[in-house]
Amino acid sequence: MSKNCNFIEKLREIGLRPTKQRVKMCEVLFNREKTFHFTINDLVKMISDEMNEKISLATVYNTVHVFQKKGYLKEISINSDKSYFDTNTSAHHHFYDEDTNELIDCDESDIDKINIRKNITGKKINSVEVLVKVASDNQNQK
Amino acid sequence: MSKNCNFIEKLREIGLRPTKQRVKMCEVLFNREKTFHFTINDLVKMISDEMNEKISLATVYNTVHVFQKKGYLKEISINSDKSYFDTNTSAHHHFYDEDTNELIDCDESDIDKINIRKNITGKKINSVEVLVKVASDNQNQK
DNA sequence: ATCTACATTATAATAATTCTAAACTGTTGA
DNA sequence: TCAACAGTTTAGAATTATTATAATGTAGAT
Repeated sequence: MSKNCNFIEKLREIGLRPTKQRVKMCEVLFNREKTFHFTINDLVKMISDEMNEKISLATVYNTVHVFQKKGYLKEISINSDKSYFDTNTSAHHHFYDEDTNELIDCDESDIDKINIRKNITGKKINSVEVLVKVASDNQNQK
Repeated sequence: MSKNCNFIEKLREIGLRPTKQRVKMCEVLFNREKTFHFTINDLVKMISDEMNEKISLATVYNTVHVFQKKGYLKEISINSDKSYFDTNTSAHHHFYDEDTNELIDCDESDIDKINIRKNITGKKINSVEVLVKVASDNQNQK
């Protein structure tokens, strides 16, 4: 899903009814310069802040999962009580700041291409994710 | 924590009171040939199956977290509603079978050492985890 | 044996997510 | 244009994982 509107057409193209709610969520998620990470909670807040509008929590969950299934959002694996999503669906890795719970993108040059030698019969690799967990240097509070 | 008993002494050595419950959990977790992965739920089941005993859920949570803090268990980052733990605390990576929700160890030779070039000021790297998600090859049901 | 700090427990509370069933709305085709 | 239907949204209930609470129990020191 790319910059600039007519999300109505785009939604139709990928076989989704362009409802008010979906169009609004497209605007919040995809109508920006930079990709970003969010939790469902973040997203609900963004919708109510930026659009001054309330979309039912269930709808936000549904729509995020639909967008994910269609490949316009990626879920990020970090162990946590909540799920993190990324509007950047290209293959890339992350730093996770354990002090602030902040997710930071790696770009390609940060980590070499991962070469997987193992291979499981009958299974294909869907994704390879590297998560680098960092925390404050001085305190040994971990 | 290693094979073979006297977990009472071992617990004492690391500054934990060797309570009935902790000793039992040590036996279930560490008294085996192979390391393994589990969720809290799995562990509760193992305790009741293998030891014919019930340990309060709260205690299982507490004790797992204590063992984790002391470095005898490692939490694994996979996105999920629940937390996964590993009795293998050495640095290693995982395959995750999305069909069966099964976690499979990689050994050292499966994935080259990850070289991180990015570095965040004031933060030190606590861990580097690679998660390779796989799923059934034939069906395109993802 | 007694004391005390740490542990355990059952249960309640919280938080994230999913389910449900009723109301609503794009879209299709008469 | 409009009825009809399938797909959507919604509020709220239900579920699931996890953490907090407060009372009771217990290991280890004196």
